[in-house]
Amino acid sequence: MPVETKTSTLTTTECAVLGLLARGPKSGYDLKKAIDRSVGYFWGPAKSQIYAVLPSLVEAGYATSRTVAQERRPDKEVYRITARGRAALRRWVEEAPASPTPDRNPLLLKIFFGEHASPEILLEQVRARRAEMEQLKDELNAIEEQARDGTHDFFPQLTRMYGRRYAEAIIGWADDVERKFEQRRER
Amino acid sequence: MPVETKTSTLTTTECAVLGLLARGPKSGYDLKKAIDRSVGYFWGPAKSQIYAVLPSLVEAGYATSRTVAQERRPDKEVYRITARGRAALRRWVEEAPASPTPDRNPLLLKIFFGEHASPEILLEQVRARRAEMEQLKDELNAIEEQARDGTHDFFPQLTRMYGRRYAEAIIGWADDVERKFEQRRER
DNA sequence: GTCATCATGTAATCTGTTACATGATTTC
DNA sequence: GAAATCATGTAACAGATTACATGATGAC
Repeated sequence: MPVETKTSTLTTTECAVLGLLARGPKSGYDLKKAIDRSVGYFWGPAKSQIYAVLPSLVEAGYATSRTVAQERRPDKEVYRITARGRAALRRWVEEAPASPTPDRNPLLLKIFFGEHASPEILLEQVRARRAEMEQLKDELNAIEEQARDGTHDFFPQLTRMYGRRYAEAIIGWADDVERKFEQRRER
Repeated sequence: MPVETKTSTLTTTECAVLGLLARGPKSGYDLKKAIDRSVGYFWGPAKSQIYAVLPSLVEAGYATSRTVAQERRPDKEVYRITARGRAALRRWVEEAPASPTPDRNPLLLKIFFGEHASPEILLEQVRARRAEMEQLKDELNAIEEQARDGTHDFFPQLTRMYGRRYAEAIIGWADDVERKFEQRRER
């Protein structure tokens, strides 16, 4: 009887986890931390989702788990990627095309329906987003400093470049909005 | 016994629908079309989700529905926003803050784990995204032309400005990536 | 002694998607 | 005669979130 293998449609969260496991074995807790410091900027699943996904990776044969007893902490499950897991990761990364840009932006929805709100409150929201983007730039620059070792940083660096471009676009737009509101007030 | 009113936490899809109903009564089908031509660029629910949300708006007292018999088509339900619906819409638009920027971008995840793929395939994906952004710019420019009437276009225009800034950021980044890969090939 | 952090996970729920189901009308 | 579009909705299910639950250790 043939072994039933999970059809190789991995969810994006599974791939994020698999990608991080490819750098070394980790527990759910480790993964959460690793995600928050890396791919969390563009893929940030909830902790519970990470824990939910791990057993299904094992079931699919993409990872193995091993219970590690700890002295002063609860036991932990440490997950390790398998050769089949690496193959699946590669398939996913190469598979075209990455679903088009996420079309979910509540702030734009609020702007679109801005006639129902007071201009001041809307501007506050735009300014808040602008401030977030300034902060993002600072964070990315800080990471850039740390990553000066260079090696193994080529691809992550490309994502930081994206972040900077993105942040600057929003900042530029926020300034546009500010100007447009001023022009409008003058009339 | 007090009337149980749905607690006023509207989902984003409900607000999108409410916002469009604020411009006039519509059926589910009308809404789908209206969304695709407007807010669909940053909030694009599935048709079934629109149909699912409408009865719950009625239940919450934010809209009323009326069955309209049609001669050569199935009867349709036409929804109309209520005063309470307008108030709820306003509350939502003004309520701070719009949840931070959507942190879900599968393309960046693929780039981040790019070492597991061939450079050519990755570049193809980046170029595909670039092409999408060029197309987005064209679409936005076309809409801009049509919207020359001016009136009632202030807020939608701000969202198109966002779209243009965004598209240009991605295009600039795609060119960065192209350059970085070339540099890397040379070494 | 209190609070943050380490460390693990489960339960309940929600939001939304894809696939299903139906049928008339207009255009080529 | 076929295909696209008008027009309505339902069913099944998946993916993810928030809240729940527990307990030790180290810092202040």
